[in-house]
Amino acid sequence: MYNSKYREISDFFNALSHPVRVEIVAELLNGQKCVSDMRELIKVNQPNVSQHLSVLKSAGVVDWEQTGKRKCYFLKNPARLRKILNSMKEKKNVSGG
Amino acid sequence: MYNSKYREISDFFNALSHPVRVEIVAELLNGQKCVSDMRELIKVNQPNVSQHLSVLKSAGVVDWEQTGKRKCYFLKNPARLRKILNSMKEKKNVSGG
DNA sequence: TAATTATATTATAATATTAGAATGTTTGCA
DNA sequence: TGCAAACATTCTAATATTATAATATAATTA
Repeated sequence: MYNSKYREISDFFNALSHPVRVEIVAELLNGQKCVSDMRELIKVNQPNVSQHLSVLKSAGVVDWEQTGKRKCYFLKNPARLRKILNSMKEKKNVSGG
Repeated sequence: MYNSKYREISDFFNALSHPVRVEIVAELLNGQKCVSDMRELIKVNQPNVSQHLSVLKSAGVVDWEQTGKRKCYFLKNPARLRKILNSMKEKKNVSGG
């Protein structure tokens, strides 16, 4: 329906359009974390964490690996995300238009 | 309800979470445009263009000035937006996680 | 193999977003 | 003043997102 170039870009932004998902990404910038780690760090219940992780996974922002009973999530491209988030806080006005 | 730091960031990403709004921003990177310019460049009807511009305005991404009968919209911080968009297309995989 | 731990999925209700139609407002000009 | 152009707002129906509760699955351990 829409130009796929802009659709791809908006899909990525959409993945980060919820505060919980931004917080998840911020935590993952410090290293990989499993779901129960997230559940403690962020004040959100377990199914909701899974839902948000699923959105991030679909958008290609994160991936995971199994470690025993746990699933460890990590950023697929931490360098670029760090860059994008840094370029947003360069000034006080985060809106960045 | 959520940490305001992450809320601010997600609000910005949310502003760019629709393909039409990304396209609007892409066009505005080439200079300011009025609503009827947009309406021609993008295949979207007038009220819908106004709605999307309103979302971008609320998020602080764009502002406008009156020029006769027209309203000319422009990016409030084109440099930063250019930077963010550039850092997204550095690799083929736009997801950038 | 049964129980437990860790995580995912499904269902549901509430809310938000979106496109498009209809209507309203503002500006400039005849 | 009356009209047309440019843009915004409101309304509505369709769809999407979200949080929570309930349930299911997968891996480990007793």
